[in-house]
Amino acid sequence: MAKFWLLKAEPDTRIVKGKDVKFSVDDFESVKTSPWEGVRNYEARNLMKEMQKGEKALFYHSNCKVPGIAGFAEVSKEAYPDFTAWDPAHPYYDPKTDQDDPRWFMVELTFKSRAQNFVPLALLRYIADNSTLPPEIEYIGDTGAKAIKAMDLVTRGRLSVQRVDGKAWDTIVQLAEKGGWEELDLKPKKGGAAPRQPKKEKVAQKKEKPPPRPQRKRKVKEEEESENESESESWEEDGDNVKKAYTPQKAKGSTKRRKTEDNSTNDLAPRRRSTRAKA
DNA sequence: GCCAACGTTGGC
DNA sequence: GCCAACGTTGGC
Repeated sequence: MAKFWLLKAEPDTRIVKGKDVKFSVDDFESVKTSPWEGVRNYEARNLMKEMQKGEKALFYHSNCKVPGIAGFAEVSKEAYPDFTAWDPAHPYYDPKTDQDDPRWFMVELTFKSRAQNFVPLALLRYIADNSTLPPEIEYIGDTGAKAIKAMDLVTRGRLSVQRVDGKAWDTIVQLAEKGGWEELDLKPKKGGAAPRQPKKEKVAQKKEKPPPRPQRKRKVKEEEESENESESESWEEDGDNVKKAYTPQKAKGSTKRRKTEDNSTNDLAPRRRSTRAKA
């Protein structure tokens, strides 16, 4: 059955290797269709491989003054190798992948519409952090609020391609259509749950005195890196049963570290930040 | 531009 | 295999 997605892009100018990686909803609207190149994160890549033509996606503005959902899109082409990874001049060049064994993939998305009301991340956080809905947005209901609260966008900000469940999708669509929160103060309140800790002077529980360690020398180059080849198995072989590539292990639990496991999570590439696409 | 969150690296 | 140093994302 059809799934829903969220993809991030950066609406503000940012120069990477001499090129501007900006891609705003305005850019998206004007080009209409864009390949989503530059994703250099295994988990995000695996999600893109799951995307089917016609499935819907939220277009999110990231790393900018007012982050939030700016528009709606649709998958117009399913995953295929991201050739920009082989272009040394490209901002997201990855020297470790070759054309015989594509590591990175992209999809194409087609712009559908702008959000009539831009849905700021701060609103979603507000909904997630408060147990009761203000009258202005009561229309999303408790189940809507609960769906927002469970969104990866809220619980784990850093993934640039995310799945969105149907209820959350409906709720975002509702918010974008109806608005109503412009009078609300979305800033997190001091007293309540304090998400951002002011920074303690040091935790220093447990061990009494950790001895200093020798400086760690970072390897700049890998010799030939065998690296995690596991990554390829999800693609190449198995002409049979596609799937099984990535098993989303409930990214929840504690604040503890997330399982990295084969190719599900990390970013190995020089790339920074979100998903991007270019005009 | 700061810095929290969180993922990765690699010495021990 | 623990865990401190390091690197990166991305909200603020």
